[in-house]
Amino acid sequence: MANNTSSGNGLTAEPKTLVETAYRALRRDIIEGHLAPGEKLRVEHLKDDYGVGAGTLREALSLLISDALVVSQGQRGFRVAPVSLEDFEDITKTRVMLECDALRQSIAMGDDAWEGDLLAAFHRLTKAEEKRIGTDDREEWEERNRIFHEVLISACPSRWLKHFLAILYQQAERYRRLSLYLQPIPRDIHAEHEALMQAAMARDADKATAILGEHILLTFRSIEQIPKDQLNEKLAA
Amino acid sequence: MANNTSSGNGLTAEPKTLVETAYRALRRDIIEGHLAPGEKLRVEHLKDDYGVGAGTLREALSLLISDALVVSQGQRGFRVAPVSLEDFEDITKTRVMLECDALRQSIAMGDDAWEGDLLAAFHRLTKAEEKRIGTDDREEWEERNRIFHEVLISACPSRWLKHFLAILYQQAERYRRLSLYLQPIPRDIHAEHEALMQAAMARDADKATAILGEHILLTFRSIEQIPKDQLNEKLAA
DNA sequence: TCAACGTTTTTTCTCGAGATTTTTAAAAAC
DNA sequence: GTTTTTAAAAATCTCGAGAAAAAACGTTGA
Repeated sequence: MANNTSSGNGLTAEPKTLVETAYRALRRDIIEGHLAPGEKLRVEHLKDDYGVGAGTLREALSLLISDALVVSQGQRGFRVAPVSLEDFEDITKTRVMLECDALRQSIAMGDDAWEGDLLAAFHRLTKAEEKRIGTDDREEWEERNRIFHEVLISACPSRWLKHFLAILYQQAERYRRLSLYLQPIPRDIHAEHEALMQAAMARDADKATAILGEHILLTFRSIEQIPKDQLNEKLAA
Repeated sequence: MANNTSSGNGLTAEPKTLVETAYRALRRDIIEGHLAPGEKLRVEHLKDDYGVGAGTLREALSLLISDALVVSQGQRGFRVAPVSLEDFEDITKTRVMLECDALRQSIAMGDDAWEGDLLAAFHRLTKAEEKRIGTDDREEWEERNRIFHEVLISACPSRWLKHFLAILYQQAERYRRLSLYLQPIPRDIHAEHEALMQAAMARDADKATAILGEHILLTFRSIEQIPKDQLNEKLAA
């Protein structure tokens, strides 16, 4: 919302500056866990990895603070934002509340174009799901899943709600990477999405929000049941 | 939440770096309107005003993007975030929803220490209100009002809710500066705060949230009724 | 009068080097 | 053996100057 830097709209334009490029590369590496939670981000070291100057890298890191993916402290540099089960629970609950509210408004205000977008986003997501079977091409699925959720609430008029939800979605993505590999709770995500889409198209706000809330909560329940030691291992990876 | 840079806790520590100093000075100037909404923030010009290097100022501006007080665009520099009545309405409605929810949780979970903090915060606010009569020392009152609202929801366990509310409060402050000078709707803010505090102490969540919601909404109604031309003049000041 | 074009000016973006501070490690003292 | 002191190493923070892009301006041509 505040800048074109942060992910918000579905159409991500080309990066025009080195700051922007470094910002995206860093964001990706943090979300994917290549840069571990809590890890120190030494500018002098990282500037070589990302092929930019020190000042440029510092600026990219400052931008990542907006997304709460990086934390900084006085005279002690930057760190990857830490993760914890408590944090993910907070993210999940907050997201359920905000996203259900946004969906309710979106269903109330969405027009024909919105229905069309929703149908299209669901279709693209379905295709990606079919392709994904057997492969580990999470990239495309993850992108289309994001857009599906984005389109669902796109008719909600509150820019602030959507801004906060974009941040929470991104945060949740860090944790979600785990549950897809270690999936203790069997679930048919495609069926969940389909039911959600149909309830939204039918303008059944109560049903749609119920499904959405459960949908988001299930991912947390999934991670919650992973044994503590195994989880910490993964989180620190 | 993401860094000690953004205003979140009541205790604001001393700035340890020039970036931090510039960040605070800029934030203050934007909220107080010395830097007008939509105004272009030319680094080469501003670095002299704030007595820092170009890179340092750029970093401070990047930090302000977290607060949505500054927006940036590709190869076209920084701008003060624009303001509008629609934006303030969005801020208000979102804030009512989040802050009432947080208050409900806070009332449910607050212990004796919380009650004590609340009483103390209310007392300090009252003192500042008495002092403020006749003078235009908004600074102290504004600070204590912020802390009062912060303490109200401090027992809410959700860090994310509190993080978002801190941002929204700061955003609202930009607009609130207007309503206290041009106050078309007569209101006894002290009485509102007192009723709110008592309902919270009495653990009457329904009553407290009703008062809080009305309290926040009234500021918007107040600004809403200012004639359009007069408002735009003020907003652009 | 207006639009298109090329030049000048301004501004943004980027890097490398130097000053402070923190961290690390070893030596000294209790 | 533990703590304190001291010195070296590393990292952060900061600035000024140079390359690239955007904006401003005047000129030319219909």
